Amino acid sequence: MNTRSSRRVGRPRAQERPASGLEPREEVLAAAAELFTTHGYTATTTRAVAERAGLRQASLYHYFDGKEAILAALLEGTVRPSLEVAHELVSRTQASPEARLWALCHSDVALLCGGPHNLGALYLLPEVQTERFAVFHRVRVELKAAYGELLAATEPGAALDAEDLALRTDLLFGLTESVILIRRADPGHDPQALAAATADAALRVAGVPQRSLARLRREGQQLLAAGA
Amino acid sequence: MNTRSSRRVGRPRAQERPASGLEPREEVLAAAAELFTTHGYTATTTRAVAERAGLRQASLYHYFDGKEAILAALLEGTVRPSLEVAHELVSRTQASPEARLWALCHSDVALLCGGPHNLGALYLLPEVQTERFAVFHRVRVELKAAYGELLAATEPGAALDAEDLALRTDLLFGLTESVILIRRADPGHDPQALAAATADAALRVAGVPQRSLARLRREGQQLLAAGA
DNA sequence: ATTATCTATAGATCTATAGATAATGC
DNA sequence: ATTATCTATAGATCTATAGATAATGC
Repeated sequence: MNTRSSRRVGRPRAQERPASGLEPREEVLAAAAELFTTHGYTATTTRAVAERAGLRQASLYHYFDGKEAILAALLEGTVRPSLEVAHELVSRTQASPEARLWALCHSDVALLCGGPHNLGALYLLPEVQTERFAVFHRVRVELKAAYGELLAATEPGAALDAEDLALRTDLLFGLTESVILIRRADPGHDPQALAAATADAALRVAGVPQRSLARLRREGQQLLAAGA
Repeated sequence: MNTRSSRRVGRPRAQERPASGLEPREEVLAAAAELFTTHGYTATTTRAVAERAGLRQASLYHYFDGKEAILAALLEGTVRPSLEVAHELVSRTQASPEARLWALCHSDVALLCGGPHNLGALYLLPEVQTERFAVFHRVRVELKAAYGELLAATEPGAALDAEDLALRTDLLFGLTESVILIRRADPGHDPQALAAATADAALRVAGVPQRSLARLRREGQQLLAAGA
């Protein structure tokens, strides 16, 4: 019992460990999340990450192969949950595609704006464009494909040709991701309110008529409540 | 006559000057634009910028006070033209606010996607968050305010309370800026087509009914054609 | 004399590695 | 013996400055 206090293997730390209660690896990720999202990847030194996590720069290498591995771990962790929700919603074909699209958008925005740091801002980092993070990009493309699939199944979406559909999907996905910029410019937003407003806007972009919005929003909320 | 060839003051360059025909200062900005937008600010070295501009690293300091000054010059140059168009459109009160909003969005997207580099991607750089670039941020806030003003004057916008209006403005502005992400992920888009599609989507987000869209788009296009 | 450039470099980092150390586990 | 940490540092940059240089201008 008492896994917390003092029964720790290894040389003691030079500084006391932070009071967050996180495991060291998680503590490093949290520190990196904050610094990478606010100052950027290259501009954040491994020393700064280590300091904030309560250990020495060299000790990071006990938990990660290098600086890139820290960023890779953060990226993976952010986009995976979104994709799982997306797959879930795509498969629930008994509900209307419009309501599922509302729910998907709401869920993504809530994930992007819910956490303590603006983790979505990691997507914006130019360094992430590199081949090194191809896995992350593939997952992201899959997520966008889910938006496209739901949109194509909506009534207005079914009327579009392939090109217009792709363009509309880009705009829909872009709208969702723009909450990253909104949150960055103004961190005060209530995540739930922003998520609902963005999901409404997404249906408008999709071409859903005004008069159906309130009903679809209710359906979408039920889907989210029902989803595991 | 013949301002081009050989009549140049100063020590000759080690490398030949690039064939772009740009003045050295502009050449440096173009090089920095490309590198900052693709690799990021901190990850781009002054040496890389200089090399691409055809001169030595130290020679940059003849044209700019430092690396930050290069980024500042790029930022100013990007957002100014947008703001001028915005002021123009806000003042043209004989046209409908809906059509003016369409035109503003179209113009911004065209500016963001028209140039040779994805200059909007500079807005995404975390380093730009710094106080150092406060001037840029103020201009950007003004631009967003123009969106808000036009939205408030639309028929659906007039029905919103202040809070909803602010939220809707954020989403509208976010939608417009999301073309930066769209262009980055897929540089192939035709700027004009993307601009029109985004402006349409903006009116949808604003709450304009489907049946008015085609007419407003025509009005908006006329505004753009008429604008100096 | 003025200008645009160059070469050289000081000083400040920054990442990753080598190897020591101080705990606990057995 | 194993583990988590530490200290120290090699090697590689990177920015900005000092000061020289090779043109043109007058």
